Amino acid sequence: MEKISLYQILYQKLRESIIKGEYNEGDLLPSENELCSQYQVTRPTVRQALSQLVNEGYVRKQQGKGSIVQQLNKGLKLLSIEGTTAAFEGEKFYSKILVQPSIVDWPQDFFYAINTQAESTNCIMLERLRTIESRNVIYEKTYITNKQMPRFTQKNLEDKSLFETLKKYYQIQITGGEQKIRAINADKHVAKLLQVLIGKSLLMLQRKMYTNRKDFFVYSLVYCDTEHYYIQDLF
Amino acid sequence: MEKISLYQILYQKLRESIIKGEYNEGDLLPSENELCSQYQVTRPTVRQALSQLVNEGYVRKQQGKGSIVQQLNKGLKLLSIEGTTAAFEGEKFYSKILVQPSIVDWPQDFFYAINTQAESTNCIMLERLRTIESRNVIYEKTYITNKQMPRFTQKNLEDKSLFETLKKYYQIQITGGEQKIRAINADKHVAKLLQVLIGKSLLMLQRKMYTNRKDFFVYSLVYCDTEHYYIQDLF
DNA sequence: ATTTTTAACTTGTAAATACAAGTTATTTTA
DNA sequence: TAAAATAACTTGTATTTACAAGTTAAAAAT
Repeated sequence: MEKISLYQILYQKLRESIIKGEYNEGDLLPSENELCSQYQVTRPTVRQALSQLVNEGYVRKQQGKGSIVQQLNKGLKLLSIEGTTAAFEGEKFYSKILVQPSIVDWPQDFFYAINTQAESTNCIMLERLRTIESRNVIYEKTYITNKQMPRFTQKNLEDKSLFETLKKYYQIQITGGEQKIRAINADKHVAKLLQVLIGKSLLMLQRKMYTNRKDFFVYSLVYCDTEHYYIQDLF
Repeated sequence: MEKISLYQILYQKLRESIIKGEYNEGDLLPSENELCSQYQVTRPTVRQALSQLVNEGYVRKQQGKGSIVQQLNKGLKLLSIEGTTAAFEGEKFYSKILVQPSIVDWPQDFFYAINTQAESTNCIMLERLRTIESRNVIYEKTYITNKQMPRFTQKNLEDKSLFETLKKYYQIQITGGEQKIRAINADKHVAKLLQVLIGKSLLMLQRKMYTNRKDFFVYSLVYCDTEHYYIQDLF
């Protein structure tokens, strides 16, 4: 079992409390001193946990007053270290596998530069469609470095988090990442999948996720129809 | 003169070093112990400064190895606490005032809910166009709470940062914020300003910036042509 | 010359302590 | 009763100390 630090335990508990709705927007979390008592830790440890909640936009702090819970889940949280499955927390959504994971060559003119010697000469590719309330909202193509990934192509990812699967079966953890964000006009293919008119404006994210494995990345190309679900960013 | 803490001084110096190009991508910053010696501060103070650089994507850390400089300025940094002027750092850009700051009523159906009693019954509005290398890239409409803002409408903001002006003359500091991100098809008005075809896909950001003043916000509606300059996000 | 072991670095986690500065509640004064 | 002053809370900043865990360099062994 992977070792988890005290501040990470506290961070997760507080985050879950917020996500579950135990606080309303504007409410104060317990004070730093109260959290020290409740969890038998010291103030720097509490502050480390709170700092992460602040960085992720769950909370903001006001000197002399407290840690104020910010609004949640009014938009999709795609702009974070979490995968698209986590971005839908609190929403009724479905994830459909359009193309099962299969081994392919890296596409030509890939949206990130690939070091095929260090990474792999080919990759595992899969395509998914995310649906909220009968609306196809996100179309996502994922490319994974094909290194030490036995039997991955047999994994069933329907309605499951790719990141959690990588972690559970392969001990691969996402540690950070980068993305390029653009607006594009839907071509025939993407328009059909997202059930919008050709030329409709879509958000396109080109994501590169770093992992705890050396030279091992997860790349995603995400098309998002933002008509009914905008992307939310807190900072 | 406003008091600035030790970790903030260190953070700014390191950040400037990175932005100026004193490091290449992949380079290591001086170690935490080295920074302690150089700046005569203790390790928690150094770590606080580094933590902010990590949060903003300038640096990532690897246990046992060091603080690794990440790539910079390959995209516009609009997804952060900084204003759009800061997003252009390292680029040759111009900021043109299309509509001088003037006092107007809050628009109907404003993209954020306004509490006119707590905020103000009207606001200061201005419109700017940002240009990189002869390309109109960003069109921005800004709405500022009209409270204790004497002579703001006479300020010259051409090629200047709004946030820095607010800070210098009104002691107003941006402390955080939120934004909704959508892709929209350009209408006639915006298409003309950004010099693109009607229907072209644009990024639209609806931003609400929090400040150190109670019930005082800065709202922006940002249209961005991402054809040549994508938005970059590190996380 | 190569491999293994050890040393010396690095960041990560955590506690203890102290004071500054902001907000709110309570007490005192007019 | 209202205003001012004070107390008690809050977060912000900073130091000191210690050990865990990862990476790299140097030394020792083969």
